[in-house]
Amino acid sequence: MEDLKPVDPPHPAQDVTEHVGYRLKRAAAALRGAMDRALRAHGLTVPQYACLELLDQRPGLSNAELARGTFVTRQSMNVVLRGLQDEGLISRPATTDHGRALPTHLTAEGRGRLYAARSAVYAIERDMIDAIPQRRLAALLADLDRMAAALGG
Amino acid sequence: MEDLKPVDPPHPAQDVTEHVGYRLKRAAAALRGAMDRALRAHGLTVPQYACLELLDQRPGLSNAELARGTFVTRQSMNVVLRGLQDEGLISRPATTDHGRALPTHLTAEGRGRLYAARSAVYAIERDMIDAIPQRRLAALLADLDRMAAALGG
DNA sequence: GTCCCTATGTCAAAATCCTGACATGGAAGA
DNA sequence: TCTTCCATGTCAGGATTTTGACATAGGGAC
Repeated sequence: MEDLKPVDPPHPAQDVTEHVGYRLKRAAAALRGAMDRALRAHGLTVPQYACLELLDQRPGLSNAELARGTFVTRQSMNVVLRGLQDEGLISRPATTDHGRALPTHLTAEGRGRLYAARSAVYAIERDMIDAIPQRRLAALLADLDRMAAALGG
Repeated sequence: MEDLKPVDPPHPAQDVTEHVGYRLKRAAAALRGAMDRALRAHGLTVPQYACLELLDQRPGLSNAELARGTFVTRQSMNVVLRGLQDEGLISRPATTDHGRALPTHLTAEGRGRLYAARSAVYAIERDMIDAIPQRRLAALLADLDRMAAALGG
């Protein structure tokens, strides 16, 4: 009874846990957990850190742009920005002379918090990279991009 | 001021969006979004689908086992199971003669819903796999596992 | 100029998920 | 046997995220 499958799996696999999607989810979950633990010591959540990192390298991004860059909705990013603003880590003008997008910038304190937390996050990335054959890293990054693009990411 | 970096990135990259973690997150977010859209037509959420898929191949799993298998907490899986039970897609005994773990099983209706939704999800997996060179699939899966293991996943 | 379309910011409500906590059942060791 | 420890199911509370909706600002077609 169990070997009767209404549809064939995309590639030979007896178990869901063998599927690409499952592996991808497991790796992402492990990364999220590791970052959660590491960032807690710095008083930051993962979305907050992602937001600060993005703002450090692309100052002046708007709420909607940050949301797209961190793969959350505008509404979610809005509450993240409020939290960061309440802590004095970012600054955002109340109005603008052109358009509706409000450019966001890191404060000196925000930059300091980011740099302190960054070393912990980079250590995690180092662990991930060291876990795989170094010659396959470029191909892995390219494949992840291709899969995301194929799914409309 | 901006080119002073307190710590060196784990691998040469000028932008956060080049990092492994960012790519992994993007791919996972794209997968999650595609599955959300596909499963909505079948009246299922991603955690619900993952739960049904796991139960189809490993009948009798407990709440805690399902939680570990889908990378959520026991509490979250508990509400997922209640929802599935309210819809009549799974069955769970109220008591057990040995231990506290309550073995969960799919109902006939649950199996039907799963099989209907499965084809949509498998089409997404097919798109992902077709997006990358076929000869690299095995290495990709292995690398994802190694990274997850290195992070304690 | 006017209409239409898109993008942005924001509000409100609900759903989802997690942290913290507690009681119970079983296994292992003193 | 008794004690200790771990795993499980569950409750309560809060935090996070999403869905749906609305008003506003700008660009382009006509």
